[in-house]
Amino acid sequence: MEKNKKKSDFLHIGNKLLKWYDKNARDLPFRNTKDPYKIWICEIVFQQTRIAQGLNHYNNFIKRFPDVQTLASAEEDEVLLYWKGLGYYSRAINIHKASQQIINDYNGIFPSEYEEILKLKGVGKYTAAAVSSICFNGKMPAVDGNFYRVLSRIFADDFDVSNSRAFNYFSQLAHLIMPENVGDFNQAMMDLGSEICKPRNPLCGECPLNIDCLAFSLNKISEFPVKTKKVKATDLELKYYFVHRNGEFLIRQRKDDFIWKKLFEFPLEISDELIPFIKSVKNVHHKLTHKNLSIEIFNVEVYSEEAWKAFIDENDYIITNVENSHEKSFPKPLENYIQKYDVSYKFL
DNA sequence: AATCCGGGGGC
DNA sequence: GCCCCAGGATT
Repeated sequence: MEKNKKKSDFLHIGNKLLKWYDKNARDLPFRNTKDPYKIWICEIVFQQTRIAQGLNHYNNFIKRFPDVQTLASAEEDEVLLYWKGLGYYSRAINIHKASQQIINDYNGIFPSEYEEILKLKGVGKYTAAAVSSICFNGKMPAVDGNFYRVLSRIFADDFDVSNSRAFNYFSQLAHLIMPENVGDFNQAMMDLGSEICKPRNPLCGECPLNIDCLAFSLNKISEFPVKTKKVKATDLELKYYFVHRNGEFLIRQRKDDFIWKKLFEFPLEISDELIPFIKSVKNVHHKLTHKNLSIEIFNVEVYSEEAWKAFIDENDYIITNVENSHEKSFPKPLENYIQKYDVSYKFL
């Protein structure tokens, strides 16, 4: 960025954006509150997640955990259950830990200073800026993917957004156009980025900033933002054993060091004694952003009480059934499998 | 500074 | 198929 850029030359862009936002703000459930708890939850839910995708999760989460005290006193497994299907499950684990931080370190009162909000588990510079600006009149730009896209286009700036310095770089650009009302400014940038200045096929004709947008005037919108590093998916093969008897089946909880942190899953192996009880195999292919999953699910219907109990005793598995399984958070492919596989029906 | 972590939707 | 999304933690 040229160091001769002066705020006085660009501030009108931010003010224009605020005017647009006054009339065009999206009507979202977290827009009519300044409760830092709700804003915080919404910021975590919508990290790397589209509004349409996470809206039900957000509403259900707030309904069950309406305040920080309720969340802090809940079991971690139930928090994970409300995160089921959202992905990035460390968010759920961290959100729960952070709620207890607020109880223990801040006397149950949500911290109002940016530096304090930043200390909460799972809260980074973006989220701290968003919460402090929306709820406490903080003055930090909430630089996210929308900021990268909108600012790189306005300034026709080819700074690589996959560069680890992009956050600081675009924060400086943001300061050039940022007006006094930072809370509304941050939300306006999100709405503009989502509704107008979209990644593909942006609606430049309707954009309140098109006159000020250098990329638009150069007819080079599609060249911004610049992103060099692409994420490529790696293959992952899993074998699960759906071990069941009399309508019950076996599960266990995953660790927190890989995908599907602390979610529940079927056994990954069985003892030799259970091999004769394998009835069928189902192949599941599941695409994630970072993984190409191919899963074999072995349907193991155990008739022997002895073999069943011996296997459980050896491995410390949890016994559940189709109805109770709804109380546990499963990875999406296993969730789908359980819903299709009506154990209770098969054993009537 | 680089890598990892989900799932869904647009095109 | 490829890309992106109200990012953050870990190494």
